Amino acid sequence: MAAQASGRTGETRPGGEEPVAAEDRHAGCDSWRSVAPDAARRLLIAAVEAFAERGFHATTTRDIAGRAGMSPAALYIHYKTKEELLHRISQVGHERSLSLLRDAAAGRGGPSDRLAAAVGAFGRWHAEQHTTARVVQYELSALSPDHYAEIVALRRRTEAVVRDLVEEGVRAGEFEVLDARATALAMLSLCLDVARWYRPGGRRTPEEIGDFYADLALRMVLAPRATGRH
Amino acid sequence: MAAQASGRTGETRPGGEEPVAAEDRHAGCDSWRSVAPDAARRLLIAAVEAFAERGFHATTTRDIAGRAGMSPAALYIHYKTKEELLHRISQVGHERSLSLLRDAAAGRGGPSDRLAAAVGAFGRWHAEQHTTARVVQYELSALSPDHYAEIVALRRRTEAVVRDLVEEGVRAGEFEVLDARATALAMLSLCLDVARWYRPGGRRTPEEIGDFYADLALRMVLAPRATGRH
DNA sequence: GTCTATACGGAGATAGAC
DNA sequence: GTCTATCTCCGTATAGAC
Repeated sequence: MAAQASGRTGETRPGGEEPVAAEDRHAGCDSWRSVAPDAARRLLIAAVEAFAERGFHATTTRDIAGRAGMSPAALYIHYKTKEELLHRISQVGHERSLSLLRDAAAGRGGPSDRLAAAVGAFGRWHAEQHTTARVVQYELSALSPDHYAEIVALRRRTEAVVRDLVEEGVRAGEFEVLDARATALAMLSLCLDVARWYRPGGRRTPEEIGDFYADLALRMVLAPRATGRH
Repeated sequence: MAAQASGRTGETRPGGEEPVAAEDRHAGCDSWRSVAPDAARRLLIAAVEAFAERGFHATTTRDIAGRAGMSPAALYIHYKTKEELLHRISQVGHERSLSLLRDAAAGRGGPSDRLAAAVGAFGRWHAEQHTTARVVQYELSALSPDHYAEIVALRRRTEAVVRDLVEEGVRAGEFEVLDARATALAMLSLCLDVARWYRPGGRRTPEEIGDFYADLALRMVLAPRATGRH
């Protein structure tokens, strides 16, 4: 299901001096298609990988440039600072995952169907794009105050999508929850955390993870069979 | 639900020369009672706060020493490196949360009761000790390979406790799950993630969060009322 | 055990040639 | 747009006095 076109174009650099391992090195490069010119995109992809592996503060600009096959100085032609790289990554990643979530939430069917679709898609994205997702979810605090505020706004919108779905299901009488906001947050927690533990080649595919989490989300909102607990 | 005794004892330290803000600055200092001498403990507590705020790599030894009211050099009397501080924090934190989880899981009652108690206690700890928990959960990658391996072993034991509980409930016919391991991991994800978003003074107390997550955990394992989804 | 002073290396960012 | 060379600052860790 994972549309994986492109692969690596332009990987015909003279010396084959890839210093970094990685089968999934270029998994999801499509996500960065919009970034131009090519050198800027290569730097961005290199930064995503480095930030995901070591974290923003432990990553050096030399490392990023090296992964992109450029000199340290080349980075500053395309980005004013290291933080600007993080900002771009965070921005694109948040927009992409929000858009995915919205599309699923706006699909066909009742609240259960759409909630399952939304959580499934969101969870799956965090597995498929675990490299990007790790940066997006766990390096926020390295953003400048302005950029941080901008990203937080996107996150609130993400939360609202799920919360609205849960509330809609409650109004429709399909769901029964103790606290819609907290339930929605819990569903997002589940999905986000995939970026922390997921490793390619693990025992489940991204699609299976999404499906499994969709099932868990429904269990969270459908009144349990057993009673006498409240 | 969520049997909770103790609360914080021993919050009566004499001198009050705290340079840093924070209402919750000393929330859970009890956890570090075992660390001696006093200067070493103050440094450790300062490190927990700094690492939680900025992350390990963004924290300077000068900052840690400053928060503890000491000169930069004083740190190296008590710890060989900055990483050793992280290791101690991670070790104590993992041991504490594992112990908590085990106690709850070994309590009275059937699988449902004990699962609810375990998830409740674990979730509550991540809220109450959110500062420590943030370091414990999100700074692992800064550990040395040896220390990392040691901590991973503790984490596996934590996962096993919850997984065993879920499997026990399935065998007893109380639970119905698609995948016990994945379900247990999801419960842990929920609890861990509390450390990421929790802020003191938010709309729910740590105890309420624990109770809410205990309820969600039960929903995850009790077969849903509605059918026709698989 | 704690301080002041400092060695040493490395990181972000720039200058100026090509 | 990219490179080589470099500036400048700052962070970890140590030396040696008290």
